[in-house]
Amino acid sequence: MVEFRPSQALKLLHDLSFAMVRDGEPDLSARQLTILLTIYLEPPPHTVRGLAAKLGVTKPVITRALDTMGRIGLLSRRRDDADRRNVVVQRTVKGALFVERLGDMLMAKAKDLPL
Amino acid sequence: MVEFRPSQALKLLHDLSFAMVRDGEPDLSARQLTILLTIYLEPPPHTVRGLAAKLGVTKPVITRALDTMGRIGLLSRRRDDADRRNVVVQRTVKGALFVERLGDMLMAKAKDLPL
DNA sequence: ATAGAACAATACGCCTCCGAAACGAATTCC
DNA sequence: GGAATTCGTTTCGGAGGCGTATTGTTCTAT
Repeated sequence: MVEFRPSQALKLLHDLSFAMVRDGEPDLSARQLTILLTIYLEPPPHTVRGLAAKLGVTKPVITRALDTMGRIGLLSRRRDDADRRNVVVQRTVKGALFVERLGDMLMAKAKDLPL
Repeated sequence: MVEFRPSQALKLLHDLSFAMVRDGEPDLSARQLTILLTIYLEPPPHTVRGLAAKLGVTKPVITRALDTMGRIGLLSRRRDDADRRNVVVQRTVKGALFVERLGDMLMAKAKDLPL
């Protein structure tokens, strides 16, 4: 349970996104970030179709986001051997580090918030 | 002062971005979101040059972001009468509501976090 | 075996975005 | 008043994203 005022919450969000921009982190869109966090926070397996259904977007949106984030190493893809129509999204070390850094930055910013 | 564990912070971030995607909010990039929050959280005036310097990006990045977010009504621009080379970014009702909704969503998600 | 369904990827035309460079307008400096 | 500076925008070629529709592959049902 976390106590928050809206202005504090917004400042936290601003500080985080600001730090991401200043530090030259990849300029992810809300969709891309959501996909990334879903993959790293929710239990696998994650498929293109499953992600599309969960986020309420079309499958090409997922495919393209996986293309882009895969290109910069934040995740990878593997064909599902049980059903070779499926593609399973896999976590990578780089992606895990990126998400972890995000969490640490959030923590650090939250600690600086005035009560 | 806010108590946080990294996993909680990440879940909060995920829940927020997830809600934005599901609700069909504009798919803002980290840069765009940072610009928007800077305009609405920090005291005016905000100029193209000032925002570019603060975020560490080039001026065309700011111009384009203002183009896009202005097109959907989240902000507007006005020529500075004192020095007509400058452009002053202005808040809009729609933008203020959008940012306010963001804060409310963050609050609501934070309340649901397990201790 | 073959028709149908399900899956991810691709093609299409259009729009946004990128960094670097050039631009026009406004101001400041001598 | 003329040159230099400052400001925001625009241009350029190239890259990525969009939604819709289609493709190729794989599985399922008959």
